This record gives sequence, C-alpha cells and structure tokens, in this order.
Amino acid sequence: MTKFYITTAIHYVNDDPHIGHMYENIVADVLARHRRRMGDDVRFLTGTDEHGQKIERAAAKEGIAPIELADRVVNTHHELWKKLDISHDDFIRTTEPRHRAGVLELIRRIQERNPDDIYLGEHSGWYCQSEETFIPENQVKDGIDQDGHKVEQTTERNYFFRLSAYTQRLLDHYGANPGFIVPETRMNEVRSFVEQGLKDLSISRSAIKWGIPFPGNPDHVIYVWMDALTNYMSALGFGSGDDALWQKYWPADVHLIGKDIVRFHAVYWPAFLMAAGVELPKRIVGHGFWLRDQLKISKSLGNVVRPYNIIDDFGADALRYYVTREMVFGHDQDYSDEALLTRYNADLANGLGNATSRAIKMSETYFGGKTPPEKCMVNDLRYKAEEVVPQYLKHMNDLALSRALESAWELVSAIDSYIVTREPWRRFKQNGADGALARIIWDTLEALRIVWTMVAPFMPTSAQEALKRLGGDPKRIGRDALQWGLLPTNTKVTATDALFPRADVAQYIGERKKMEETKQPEPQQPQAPAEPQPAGPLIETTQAAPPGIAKIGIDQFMEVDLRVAEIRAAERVPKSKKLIKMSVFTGDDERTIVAGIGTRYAPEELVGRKVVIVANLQPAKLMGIESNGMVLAASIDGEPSLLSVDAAVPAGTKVK
RNA sequence: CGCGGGGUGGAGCAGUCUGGUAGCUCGUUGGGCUCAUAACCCAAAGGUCGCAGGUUCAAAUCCUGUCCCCGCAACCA
Repeated sequence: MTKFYITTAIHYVNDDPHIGHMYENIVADVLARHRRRMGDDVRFLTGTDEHGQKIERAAAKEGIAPIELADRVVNTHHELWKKLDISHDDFIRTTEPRHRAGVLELIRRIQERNPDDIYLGEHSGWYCQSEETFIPENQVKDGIDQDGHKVEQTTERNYFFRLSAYTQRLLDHYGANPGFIVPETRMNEVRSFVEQGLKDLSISRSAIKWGIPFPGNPDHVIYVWMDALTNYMSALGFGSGDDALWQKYWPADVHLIGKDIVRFHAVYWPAFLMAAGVELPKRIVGHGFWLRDQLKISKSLGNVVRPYNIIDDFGADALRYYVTREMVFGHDQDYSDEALLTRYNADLANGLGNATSRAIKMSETYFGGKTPPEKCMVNDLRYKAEEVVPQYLKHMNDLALSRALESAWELVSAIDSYIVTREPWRRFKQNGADGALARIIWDTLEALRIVWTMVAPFMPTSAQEALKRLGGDPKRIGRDALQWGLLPTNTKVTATDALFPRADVAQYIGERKKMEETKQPEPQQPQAPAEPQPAGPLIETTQAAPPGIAKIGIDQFMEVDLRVAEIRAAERVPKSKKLIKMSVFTGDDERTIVAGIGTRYAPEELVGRKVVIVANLQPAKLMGIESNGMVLAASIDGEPSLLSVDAAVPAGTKVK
C-alpha cells in the first residue's frame, strides 16, 4: 500500500479562518479523501501556529495568557473544519509538548551533524512587530514599512542558521527534482531567489517570550520558521520516544501552502532538513489566493471573506464544490457569493441534482420504487463513463481539481441528453415497464452512481446521500466503484426532496445586502484600538480625516507654516507615475517640492499657479529628489484637486 | 530595460508547457420535451484568440518585436 502524507500550512491563531484557509483545507481534504478511496495509506495533517509576538501582545491586551487566547481561537478552527467535513487524521498545535520535542530534536540533530551551522551572532535592523520580522532597509520609510506597519530599530544577539552554506545544495536539489515546487512559476521564483545567494537566517529572538525556549539559552525563544515548519515532523512523533508514525509517513508527499510562503517551505525548510540529515519532502504545492474585487484579502482592507452564511444556507458541499471547481489550481481567483450561487444552480441544482432526481423518480414510478430488474452492459453511457473516468483520474493526479470536475460533468450532460433521446416516459406509456425501459433507466442510474463516486471526495455528504438514494452502497466509493456495472437490480430507491434546492440568486444577494446594511456598523472596538502613531507625520494626509481623529489646540495648528506660494517651474519626475517636481517661490526662497499630482495635472498648467503649501515640513526624498514642503490639495477618491488662491495674493502670504 | 500577472464571442474565465475542428459558465434567440428542482434537450446568433512579423504542411499555442491593462516595489510629504 502506498503511503501518502499531506499537510496544510498551520494557520495562525490571531483570527478566525477565512476563505483562504478554508480553500487550503478543502483542497487538502479532497486530495486526502481521493487517495484514501484509491487505496493509499493516507495521513492528513492540519493545525495551528500559536507562538509569536502578535499572539503575545493580543493576549496581553485582553489581560489573558497567550495560551488562553490560542485555546479560544483554535476552537473556531476546530468547529469550522468539522462543519466543512475536513477529514484530517491529526491536528497539531505548536504549543503542544510533542511539537516542542520535535523542534528541539531538529536543532539537536543539526548541532550534532553540523555544529557550525547554528551560531550566535548579532542582528540589527528595522523590526516589524506585526510581521514579526526584520524589514530590509530599503522598505522602510519614517518608521513605517511598505505595508504600513510600524517598525522599530532593534539590535539583538541571536542564533543564526548558516543558510548561506546551502545555496548550491538547494539549487542542485531543484535541478534534480523538477517537481519539487509546483506550479512551475513558483519554482522559477524560488530558483532566482536562491541564485542571488542566501544570507544566514536568524532563528531566535530574545525580545519575544511566547515561544519555545532556545536549547541552552532560555533567554531566547526559537523564531517562527524553525518552530512552525517543524510541525510537519513533530506531528508524526519526531523527537518523541515513539516514532512509529514518523518512520511510516515521513517524508511528506505534499506540503500544500499559499504562494506567499513558498519561499520558506522551498528554501529554509529543506536547508534545515539537509543540515539535520533528514529526508526532504517530496513536493511543495503553492496555491493561489482568493481575491475580493481583484484585491488581496486582508484584514486591513476589511475585505475578508468568511462565507459562513453560504455554508449554513447551502451546505458545506456547495462551498467545497465552488472553490474546487472555480479556481484553476495555482491561479488567483475572485470570490463572490453571486458567482458561487450561479455555479451552484447551474452545476449542482440544475445539473447533477436534477438529473439524479429525474432518474430516481422514473425508477420509482416505473419499477415500483426499486432499481430496474435488468442491468445493461452495452450502451452509450457506459462508453462515455469509460472515456471520462480515466481523464478524471489523471486530473486528480495532476492536482487539477477543476478539470477533474469538468470531466465528471461531461458524464452528467451525457446523462441528460441520453434521457431525452430515449424518451422513457413515452416508452412507458406505449409498452409499460419492459426490458428495454429497464435497461435505459438502469443505465441512467448507473451512470449517476459513477458520477457521484467521482464526486465523492469533493462533496462527501451529498455523495453518500445520493448513492443511498440511487440504490447503491454509500460506502463503496473505491477504485472498483468507478467501473461500470455495480448498481444492483431490484433495490430500493428513494425519491424525496431535492439534494440541491435551487437558489434564487437575486433574492438571496438582495437579502444579504439588506442584512448587512441594517446591521449596525460594527463598533470599531474589535479592531485593535488604533495605537497612537508616535512621532512621524500621518501618511495619509490627503485622505478624508477619520471621524475619530483627535482634536488639537490652536497652538499646535500654528506650528504649521501654511503659506501661499507660486509655482515657477514644473516637470514630471522621469519614470514616475504621478510625481511632479516643482520649483516654487515661497516669498522667502525658491525651493523644490515634489507632489503626487501628476495623474490630474500637467506640468504646463501648473506653472504660474498660486497654491497653498506647508512650508515647514521635514524634507523628504521622493525617488531620490528632495522635497521641501507639501502642496495642499483636496482629494477625491485619491484624485487631487489643488487648493488655489486668487492670483492677486502675493507669494509668501501666511494662511491660517 | 524594476518584479510579476494578464489581453480569447455581451460578461466572467479555461485552453498556451506537450502546435492540428477555439471550449466552459452566465446571458440572447428559435424550436423540442413534460420524467425532473420553471428544470432538461436540440439548434442558432455572436470570436481577425491585443497588434505586427517569423518558423511550420499547420500557430490562441513556438520565436522576435510592439501596444495596452492590473498588482507589487521604486514616488502619494
């Protein structure tokens, strides 16, 4: 029996799971269920990442211990996976003793085999608490990183892993194992990243307490990647006394992860394992992201998708089907309730569900509530099934889930047209329930049984129910069940309510919208009460002031040197999208100001214009040009509209 | 020459690696059927596969060039 060990990323417990987590676990589950029913010895692992500063701080804010916070959030994960029929064999939390044992064992093995690979060194730089990572110098501006997070200059004595020593070995491994990272574009990215040369990696932190203490130095905790990645092994008992599972299932066959963490899995992780003399995982699979309105889902954008309503109203299988059918594996994909329901209606309600109903109903009416008394081994549907099943299996093997489903649906549509061309209702009226009619109906039921068997890993609950209704054995979904001829004769069928009731999309969407509108705008509470931005100017000066913005005294206002200035010259900053470099006369001097107004204004129309500027602003460099001040403009959806004054007002006039 | 993704019937998307009738969902039009969840079946309209060259018996697919769009970063002081 082939073993198949598949893992998802462990999800961070700073928030409830969203569509991205759901997708990842659903895909892993479909693959796990499929391999299981094909006879493999499957081990399917998911879990949670619970250490780190973000958790530490979030817990502190609530006045509880980090583990209490983790315990609470992990429950929402458990509940959701149950709801979604995720069939993992194990669930690991990085706060468990067995995980700690695994991590310590990994470090021990590295130290034993390659004593120089872990060393104490100095690390300083811009540290971002939100990301729990040091941010490269060029991505930091005024204490803010590119994602808008606050960073602070930090120096630490840390343990380092000698990643630099593994550059060539990693490249060799990629070369020898072209399927190591899929899809291929991800492999290319990783390869070019590694080809630029690798820097040693800091693997401990002394500023964080919430983590696994570093062996031999309890002032440090083990930093995120060395900790988190090891879950794939610690869950198998690596480092515990009992390593039976480890012996049996390692190395992992598939690490299923989001494309954003491919680098850690494809570079750091194998390097750690090489250093420890542990076999490498066989394949890293990076899936795409679910987007909302073409934007990446993120908490800060407030566009997080959590389709719990869909699960409640249409069932887990509806969501499972949609995400696997709609997303081309590896690509990004836009999510919407509407698209989901459209797909649901077309494929599940009108397609497979309806076909199942009509076949069962005919069988019930014509053959007294039983499957027909005669099988049929030679017919168009059998040919179609035998054409489609191998395609389906190939796609499943290639992780092309959407294509696998497409193949299955070819048979569905063949069934519908088979029924229409054979006109069983007319035959029944003319000749009654004769042998020919029996064969036709049996064919139809049998083809449906095969479709449902193909679909079973995707929609386990519905498949079981449908197989039962069709008179089949709901437990029999293995390899042999994909062959023609299994459906018994003269067995009870069940005609009852629809498996997938049709959704009124417009009405549903409308109701949801209304509910969301009437729902009181959530008090900003749950979102961490915006930490006061220490020092540093507000970045979003052109945005409308948030309602809650603090009041300031007149003195503070007077500190701002607002004055009228005349634009003497203006030109676009080469290669910039919207920057215009201006020379302005402030009454006292002529200086350079760079402003992001190029989307709206041409340099020519600016010259001679009188505008209002902030004259005593800290100079800043924009694309290498020093800008001394700010030109005031109203902002309409990001489009600037310059504040202007009467041409008669002389430059240098104070504005207040 | 910043990195990456994309340009395919009205909309949204597959197909491009491994050249060979351009496919799916929704939408539109006409017909059929009444077993089924107002479903299902058949047919039709609608595409110069961004543009231009090239390779080839054959190009959406390979090569070269070019235009445009979208993320991200470099620029919102």
